[in-house]
Amino acid sequence: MKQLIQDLLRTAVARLAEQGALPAGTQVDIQVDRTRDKAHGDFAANTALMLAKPARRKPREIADELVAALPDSTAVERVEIAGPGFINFFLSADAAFQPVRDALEHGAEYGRGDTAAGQNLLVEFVSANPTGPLHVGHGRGAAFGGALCNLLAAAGHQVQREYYVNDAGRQMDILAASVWLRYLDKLGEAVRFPDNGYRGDYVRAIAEALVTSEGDSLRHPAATVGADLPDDAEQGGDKERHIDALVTRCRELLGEDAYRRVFDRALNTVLDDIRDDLAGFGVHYDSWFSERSLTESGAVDQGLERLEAAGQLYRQDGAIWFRSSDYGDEKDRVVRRDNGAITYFASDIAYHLNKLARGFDQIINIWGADHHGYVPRVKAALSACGADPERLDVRLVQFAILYRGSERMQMSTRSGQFVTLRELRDEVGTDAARFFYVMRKPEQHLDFDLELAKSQSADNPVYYIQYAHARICSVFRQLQEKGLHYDEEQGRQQLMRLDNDHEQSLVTAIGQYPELIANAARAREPHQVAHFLRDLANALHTYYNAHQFLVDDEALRNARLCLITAARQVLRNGLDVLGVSAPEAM
RNA sequence: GCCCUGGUAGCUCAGCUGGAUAGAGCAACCGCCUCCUAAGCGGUAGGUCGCAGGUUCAAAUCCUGCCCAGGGCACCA
Repeated sequence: MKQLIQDLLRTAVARLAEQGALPAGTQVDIQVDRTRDKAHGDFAANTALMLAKPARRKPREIADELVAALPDSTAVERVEIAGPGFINFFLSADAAFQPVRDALEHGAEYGRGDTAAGQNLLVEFVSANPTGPLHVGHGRGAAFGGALCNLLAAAGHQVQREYYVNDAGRQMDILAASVWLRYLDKLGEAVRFPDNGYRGDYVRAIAEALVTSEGDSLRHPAATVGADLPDDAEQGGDKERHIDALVTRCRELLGEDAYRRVFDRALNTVLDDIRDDLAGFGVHYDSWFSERSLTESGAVDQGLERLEAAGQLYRQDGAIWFRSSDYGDEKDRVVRRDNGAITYFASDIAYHLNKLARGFDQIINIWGADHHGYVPRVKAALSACGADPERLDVRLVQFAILYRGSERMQMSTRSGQFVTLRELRDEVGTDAARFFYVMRKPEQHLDFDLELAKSQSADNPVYYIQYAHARICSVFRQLQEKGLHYDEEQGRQQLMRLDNDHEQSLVTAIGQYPELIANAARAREPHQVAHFLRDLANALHTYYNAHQFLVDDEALRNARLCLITAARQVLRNGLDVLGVSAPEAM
């Protein structure tokens, strides 16, 4: 509809230009907006105001001429000029009800953007190190990423959801060592557990499984394990040096084969748990991309070779550096350490080159806000390799701070003191959790109050929206109980009977949904959907309280049932984008 | 010090590709169930849009500076 009005205006502007009322070659961006106030019609355009300057004429004069030059359209009932020169469009009744017919006709597809114009997108999100269960901090990334993917898909894009598995690197080694130490502990070896080890109960559980499958074949005396290690932090030493030495000791004693078994046992157990957890949270991936595969396939080396070929690598202090400062980064970055190990950054260069090579129009990364300093160097690497850094869009998500009432809850993966995503799901439920996570824009800190999220009260916006859906379903149950019939065809013919304010605003809200999806997807802001649904639910509840739907007048009844059916469809579609269920009864 | 993100009603937040009287929820106060689920609805009250300049017919929105708050500035991942 907005499109139609823009076309009308464009024609009018062209006609005026032809008549010489506007300077030749006048260019104007035709902006048409929905009005906030019904007194201003359904849509408003500021075109005359924008033209006033280049035409050097009064805006209201131009508005008069524009209106006169507008082509006739059955969709527009009348046009008014208001204020400083706004042109207000009032839709004809028939056109105004079009959204209801569209929603009924397209069902789950209502609001879907043009697939032909859609892009091929890769969205990578969560990608937490598989060193432990997901905690509530990851939950926000999962909820946001999941909703964004659904939103982009709803807008007509093709979306691939990917999880980057950090299955190589030092943190995983520390996990493997932690598991092995717990394993020794279970066999009765009095080993000292490092300050920097992973302490969660899940580590003990993996160790337990290791005892079952490996028996005592991986056992070494505690004295051998702990011999001549640098002091740990608790002993007045450096915890990083201590743990690195411990990892090395672990590899030496076990040998590569056995070490790999421990490592993979830890990795697979944790990763299976993460997969299961995310699936339970309604987040599903198309691909799980292994970091290790990048090293093994030689992709990391190839990436470095590309930088080398571009003349952007240099050696200094025994390390290899990438001249990222040439591409806007604050300083140059190490890609290979003096001990020969490649850095995480080097893997990431290879990973992003790989993503682009897969042919996506754009790749989207969802990262925690603490990684923002990382963005310039990755883009720098892409630029240096001749790729367009604009093809990478990094969305930063602030952390969620968990509260129980007014008490702030602390968490840290290493210490094992954290609220897991699974605990959150068990406590507040997936629906409330997902909604709470996405109702704030991602760059806002999120205060997540557990008490509020699980309260089944009016304070809880999730139930408010779900209740609107359930209420509509309930009306149809009542309809059956009363032995009445819903004739949708008749209802569609009688939509003009829906003439009160509550019905008008509900129709308007339904009509806004497709635009909302397009806008929210363009801005990559799922929270817009959450806010829209709140408003839509409000329009429905207000209507529900003001009017009886199951009236004796059959034509009116069917028209009203058509309207609430359309509303229900939009509620469902929107909730679906957010990953929240639409219950039929509450 | 440099970079990023916030600063809008008592609280939590929308609105920010400039547009017509700045919105919602919660909290407060006053009302509404012989009627399709009151997990609901209506009303009242509540704001120098952090501060100061600038651009514009028009600024919460764009630009500059400053003040607060959080985060980031590794041969860690």
